Amino acid sequence: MTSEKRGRPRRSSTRALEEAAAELFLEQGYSHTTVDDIASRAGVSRATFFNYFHNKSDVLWVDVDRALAYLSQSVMEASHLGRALELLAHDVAPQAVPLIASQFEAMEADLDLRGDGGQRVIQLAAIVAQAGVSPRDVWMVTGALVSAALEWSGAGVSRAALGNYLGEHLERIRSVVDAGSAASLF
Amino acid sequence: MTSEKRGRPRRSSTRALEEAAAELFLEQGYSHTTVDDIASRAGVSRATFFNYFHNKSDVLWVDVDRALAYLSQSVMEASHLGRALELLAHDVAPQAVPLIASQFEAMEADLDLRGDGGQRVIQLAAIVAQAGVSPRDVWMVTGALVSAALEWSGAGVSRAALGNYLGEHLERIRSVVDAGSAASLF
DNA sequence: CCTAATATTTAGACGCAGTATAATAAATAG
DNA sequence: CTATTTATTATACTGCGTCTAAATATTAGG
Repeated sequence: MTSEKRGRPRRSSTRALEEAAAELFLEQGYSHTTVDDIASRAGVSRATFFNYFHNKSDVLWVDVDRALAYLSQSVMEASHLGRALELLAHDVAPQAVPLIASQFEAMEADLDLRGDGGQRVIQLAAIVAQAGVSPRDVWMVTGALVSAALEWSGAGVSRAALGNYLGEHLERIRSVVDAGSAASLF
Repeated sequence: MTSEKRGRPRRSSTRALEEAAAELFLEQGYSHTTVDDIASRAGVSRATFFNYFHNKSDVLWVDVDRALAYLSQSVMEASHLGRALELLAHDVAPQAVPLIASQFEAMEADLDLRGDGGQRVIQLAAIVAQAGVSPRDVWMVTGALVSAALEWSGAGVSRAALGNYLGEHLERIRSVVDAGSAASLF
């Protein structure tokens, strides 16, 4: 993934594959599109697709996964979830609302994608726990974050910055989390 | 599934398959156990396995899925989430802590099972929404319920009734949910 | 230029999950 | 004994994800 002017140059990119996949999903639906279809449309082989993504569905969650990776890293360094969220909202989020959020019913893939979304929620909960939020508060905080993200991504083009939604939803639970969690959050 | 003394009798049961699967998962790990293995150990064919379960992983979530189905049904009828939860704790929960909760790391399947767990969380959120909890509170309530369930299932043999954990965790967010949600919950 | 090192693509084969279909087996009803 | 009902099973198929080995395209350095 780190090409520093050495070796055979890449013939594609996650972006190109994302776009090819999105086209096909909208044309044919998620479940009727094979990895082969995506690779073909992007002009590479099936094997190459798996050089860029771990599996078929990951192509829909690029932005979410980038955000989660950023957050995880940021929490490790800053050891403060609240601060990490601010950085996330500032650095990563503005760019793109995940494909999965904007188009969705158009892809007729509710069932297939339910598991993938849930996987990310679990991952988020793990990060929250890692950040030092008290075990009893982990899922409440996670819930608040998911709420914020959904409201943000569902708000359409006139949406405010992610940071506003995060702040607002965390503020709502401020009074009910314990001291340790509050210290991690605010 | 409803045999009323007509037709060929069943050669197996979800229970038998559950137990066969659990043995194998503990012996070999989840990912190294095939559906064929499970069916063989239970004394039926692979095809029969799929008469009892939709997929391989469902075998680990029988109790959770039963609870979710019960809750969904109960919410449809009672139209009151708080009441439905009481009924759940009374009627369904005492029986069994899900296999997945008790054994877990022993099955070396964290990654494979993460998605399955998340899927159930999403399903729970859908039920909460269905019950009339305000959109902005859905994920906070869901978080509280997941918290309660995890604390309950993680408490070991000396655990109290599920109802206690549910009550306690819902009580914590009582003051921050809006009036509509409170009406559904308490 | 030539060779080595590096990085990426690709073909091909594989195991397994999950679906579908049709044949077979085991019970009951009349 | 026959018809009906329900479950099991064999079989074949699609497609995902993994793996390996070979081919390709670039840079670095003598």
